[in-house]
Amino acid sequence: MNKYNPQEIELKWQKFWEENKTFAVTEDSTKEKFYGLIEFPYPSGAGLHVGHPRSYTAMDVITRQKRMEGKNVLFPIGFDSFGLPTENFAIKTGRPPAEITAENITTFTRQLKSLGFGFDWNRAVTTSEPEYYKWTQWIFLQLYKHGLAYKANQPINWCPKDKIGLANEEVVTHSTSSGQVSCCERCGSTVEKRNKEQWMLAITKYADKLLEGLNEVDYISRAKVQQENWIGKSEGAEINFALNVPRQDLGKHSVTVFTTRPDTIFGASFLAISAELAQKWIDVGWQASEEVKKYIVETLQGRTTAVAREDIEKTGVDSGIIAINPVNNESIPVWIVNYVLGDVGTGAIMAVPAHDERDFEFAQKYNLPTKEVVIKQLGERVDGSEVRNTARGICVRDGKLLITRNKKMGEYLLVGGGIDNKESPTGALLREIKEETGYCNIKISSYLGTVEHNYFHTQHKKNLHALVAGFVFELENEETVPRVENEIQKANILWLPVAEAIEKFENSPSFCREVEFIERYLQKKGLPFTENGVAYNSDFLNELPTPEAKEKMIQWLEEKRVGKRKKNYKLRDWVFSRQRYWGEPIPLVFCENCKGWIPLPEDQLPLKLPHVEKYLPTDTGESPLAPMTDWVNTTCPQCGGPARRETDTMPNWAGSSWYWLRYCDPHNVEQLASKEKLNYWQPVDWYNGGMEHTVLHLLYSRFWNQFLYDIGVVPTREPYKKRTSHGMILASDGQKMSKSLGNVVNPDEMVEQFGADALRVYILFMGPFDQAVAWDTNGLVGVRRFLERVWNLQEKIYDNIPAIVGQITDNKIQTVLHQTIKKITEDIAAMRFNTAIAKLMELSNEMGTREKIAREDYHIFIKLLAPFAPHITEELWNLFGTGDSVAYAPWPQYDSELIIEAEIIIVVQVNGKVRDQLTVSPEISEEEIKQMALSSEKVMKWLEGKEPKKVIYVKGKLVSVVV
RNA sequence: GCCGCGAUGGCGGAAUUGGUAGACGCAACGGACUCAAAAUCCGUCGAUCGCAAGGUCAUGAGAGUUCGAUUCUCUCUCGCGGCACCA
Repeated sequence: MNKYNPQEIELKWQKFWEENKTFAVTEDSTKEKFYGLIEFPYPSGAGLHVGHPRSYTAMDVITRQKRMEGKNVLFPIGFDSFGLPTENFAIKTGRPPAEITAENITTFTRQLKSLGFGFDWNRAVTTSEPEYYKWTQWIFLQLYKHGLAYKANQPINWCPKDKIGLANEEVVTHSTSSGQVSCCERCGSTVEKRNKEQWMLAITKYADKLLEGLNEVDYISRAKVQQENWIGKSEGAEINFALNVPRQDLGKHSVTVFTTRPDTIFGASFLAISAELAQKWIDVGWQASEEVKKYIVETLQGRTTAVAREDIEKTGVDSGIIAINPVNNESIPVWIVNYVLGDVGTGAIMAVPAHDERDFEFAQKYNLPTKEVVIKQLGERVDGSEVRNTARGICVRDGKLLITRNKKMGEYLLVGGGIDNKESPTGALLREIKEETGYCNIKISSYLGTVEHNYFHTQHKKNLHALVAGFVFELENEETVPRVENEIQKANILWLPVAEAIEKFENSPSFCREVEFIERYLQKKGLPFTENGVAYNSDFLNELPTPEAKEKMIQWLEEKRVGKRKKNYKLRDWVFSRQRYWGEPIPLVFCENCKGWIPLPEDQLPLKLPHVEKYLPTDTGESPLAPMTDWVNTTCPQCGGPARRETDTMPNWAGSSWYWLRYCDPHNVEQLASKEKLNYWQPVDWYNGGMEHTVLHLLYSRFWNQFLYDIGVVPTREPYKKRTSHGMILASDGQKMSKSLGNVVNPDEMVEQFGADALRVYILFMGPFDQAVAWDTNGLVGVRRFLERVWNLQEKIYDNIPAIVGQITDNKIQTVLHQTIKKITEDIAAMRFNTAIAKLMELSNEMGTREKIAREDYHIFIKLLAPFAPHITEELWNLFGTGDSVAYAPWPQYDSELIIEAEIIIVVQVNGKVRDQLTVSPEISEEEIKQMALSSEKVMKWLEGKEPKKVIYVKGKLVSVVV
């Protein structure tokens, strides 16, 4: 036997795979397809990062296993090669980006091949090659022709260092001592706001479709949630408020607000409008006071600094204008405030302090009225345990609280009682007040929230909670009705000063909630109440639950023509142009004669990037292409007259927004990919990538795919059936790997020292796949030892043919072997690679304790290990298997009979503590095992002669004896 | 602030319809082999009490439910990720 020599073996098999085109695939309608996708790398000058192989190895394992299961597997690779780092390097060195990219791709290709991934290299694509970006440009033209690409002059995020416009998605906020600052995602410079003509893609038109599409895909929930948050759909209404403008005519006499809570309109105590909107009013002739004007100017100035706008203290000024609430004709003031933004909704809101955090904060500060119009609905079960609902009221008059003196229970804070089925809390309270006190003209004035209380229920061995709702109510007058005799007997009523009342209840644990309610009343806690509840003090909405109240309100508004249903999104259109060189040229020309942007005819694609002398963007923000007059000046494809090319290029996101489609048919010169091939391979069955791409890349590429679906180019609406994400690999110090920290692990060195197989297995073994893990080279040492032990097992192989050798099958090995087949198969499907490998180690340890190992058992072991460590297993398969490549060896099936162990250990517990273990056959009956347990010496000792109250048997696991 | 996730030995981590906590790996320690070292192989390895048999404690903290809780419920602490005045 030779020594395990990964360097030799790995090169040998990598060469074999390449020469035999082992992983090249063609469409085959007789076989079920499987399309596994990883995010193609950006070929940076730094070479492959150890983070890359985590995703690639995982998908390599999955696709290799699918291949062994007989699927026709597409596992492609390519390079996302347009982008800023290369361009910046070009600026620094004066070398053409294309040349730098080619070099980097050579390095990446060598590195990727050295790790033994089963990529179909024939299908490799490079986004910066004209054959590829021809189709990126083609897609852009389709978007343009369908009205989804347009040029707009609007404020954009401008990075003064990179000299490019950034999409919102590329701006990150950093906390500094002076507050939060918006920064460029890649260079960290503080972002400025600038106005610039930019190409925009109307992704907002797809907002609903992108949201709906999430229902039909299997993405990790975090990705779904993040996409939903980013799209940020909110449904509500636009409502018009008539304005009574003092002195001047505004040109119009109303303002439209957007709200998601039209049901709270009866609680609107003022309108709050943005400074932007106020400025517009001034522009059309509103003569605001000097104070107001000053406030508007200051607020607008504050906006232009890129400092993020949260955490800023809320300020505002009364405009002097009065608005009329359409539902009750109430006059409310219009305030100009800094917390309403011009670019959100309509730039104006109706402020309902009782039910909105921000409005509440503002109203407190400026002493504006707060009117509650929604209260909490009780009556739902909490966490499956039983809930008792009660309501308590505190009644106030002249600073005194009404107390009930209950002869049996001591003193009560006025009233309370259980809420019957179908009764509302307020209804129950009003009924009880009347019964207990006789006061009959009472009004609930505010809600204090609920207290969950289980103090005196704990003696029952159940999760019994009482939800106690607190209310404040007022007597409208002193009128009473006679109380029933029973109540008079039971309780007296008296009025106490607040402090005295608190004192009464403070020391009684059962009544601490009463104190809490009084305190809430005094501090007005419980407000704002922003959840769903039940409407009250709301005229025709009263007693309706929030969703129904919203609905009814919207209908009312539409009927009266003072408002309408409206959806609102956070998602903004996609800023699609960059003033840069190293990107796809936008295939449009501007023609003075035709008065507009004219698309290049499709037969003139690709529009190639010209060679330029300097790659540096200009200070005016124009692209390095702008000075290339030879290239810029062209003729109009429509009229033949002089025209100018667009000099902006596309952002990095463009090329990666459709690359998985090109893999299906990468050499097609007629189409982006043929219909037949797309029909065969689409959609991607499983896409794994970084968490950092779950918002942007996923959203953009889904948008393009949906668009291409709508125009009949691709066969499925959603591009990816399943999306998973891997955790980051951190440096051994637990920090992010970075050149500047000098803690970067180089994959080349690891391959050289330990071998690609060891690196692959270690990367998957180091921790749960979806979590961040710190690098530990010692762990790699351990994995290398494991592979060596596997290698050395070959010495024990024998042919287990009973007739010839007379050996007896090793039952224990059989059991472990088949358990392992089951576990590995399940673990790969669930990406639990770490436990899969642990199980393989257990199996190899078990085999290591044997004198001999049957050849067929060793075969199974090699096949199970093959997706993880392809080189060593190819070698062993070649030496001891049936020849051929193990890559296509059939995946082993487990025998469910063999999984059952010959004898099992049953644990015996006495009062929950393990006291004995019994080794028995798995077929043992419940009676037998209970008998055995009770007659065990150890158990008898702990029983101390007492009769067991209960004996529980959990099949195959334990016997629990309760004394 | 809101939403989501997490906390288990010296370390990475196992263990889910609630059923022997610590699989597997690393590190550490002891032994074999060796002139020696490395490599390899064998063994020990949560804490604590005990000569031992064995006991007790232990999965971020505190409570609850249960015969039994790392697992379920509630409260709290810390950490990570996302969003952030979106009306």
